[in-house]
Amino acid sequence: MKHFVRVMKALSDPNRVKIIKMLQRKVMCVCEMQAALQIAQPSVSKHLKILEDAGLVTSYKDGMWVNYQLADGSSSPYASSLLGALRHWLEGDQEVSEIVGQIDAIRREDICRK
Amino acid sequence: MKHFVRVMKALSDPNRVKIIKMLQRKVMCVCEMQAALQIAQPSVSKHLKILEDAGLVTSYKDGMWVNYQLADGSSSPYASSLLGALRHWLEGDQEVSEIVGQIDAIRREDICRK
DNA sequence: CCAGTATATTATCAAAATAGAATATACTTT
DNA sequence: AAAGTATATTCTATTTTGATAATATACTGG
Repeated sequence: MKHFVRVMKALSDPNRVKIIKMLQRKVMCVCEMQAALQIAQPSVSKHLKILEDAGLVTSYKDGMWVNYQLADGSSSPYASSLLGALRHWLEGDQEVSEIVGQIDAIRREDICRK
Repeated sequence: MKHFVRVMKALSDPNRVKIIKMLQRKVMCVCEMQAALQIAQPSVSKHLKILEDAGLVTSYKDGMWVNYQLADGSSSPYASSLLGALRHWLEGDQEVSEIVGQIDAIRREDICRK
């Protein structure tokens, strides 16, 4: 039960849902997500921790950056099932489309390390 | 997005999840759920309102009582899909089993109107 | 109509969540 | 080694949530 609630809570915030929808498109580092979401960097990190604790995303370091990607679902049936559903859910959503539509134009080389 | 988040939030509380799992077994009135959950009556009503607003349950009056049941899902694809998944999810859960196991012994005639 | 009961609503409070500023950490590059 | 940068953590303020007590509402039965 505790685990189930943790997954549901993780998906109960608009910014975290947007992160999931962005990661469906491409692997992203923290600063790229920050640029897309337009919120403070610590807020992004915190949201990512919540998503990671719920088994929805995983991360790996790449030099200076930390890349985040969708989890494969092996750690949680709830996470797995919802990630699957979210592949089509919210595809037509206004807010999601706006954010996801601009991530192709966001490249870490332009945003960070200036 | 707003609607999706509303459904996730509704399922982010242990007591509300327990209500859903109980309603999978039988239609129940507020005082029966209160007896099972052991929380104050206004709390039960509030949880039910949240579940109803999310399209997860519906209610109808039966004399003095208000009966609650699972929604058919026609109002929300998210609610529908999650109600379907919750039919098998948490079936082996400790907390859920304890609560659901005792609802057969709870009858409104014994609890209310003494 | 009146008394009693099931449910909903309001008011209030404690606990949890979210956001940002400040700071710490880890890694890269010169 | 030093400087710079990406990310994480801590601290603090604000908002939201969940719980109860008190109250209101709606229905039932005499």
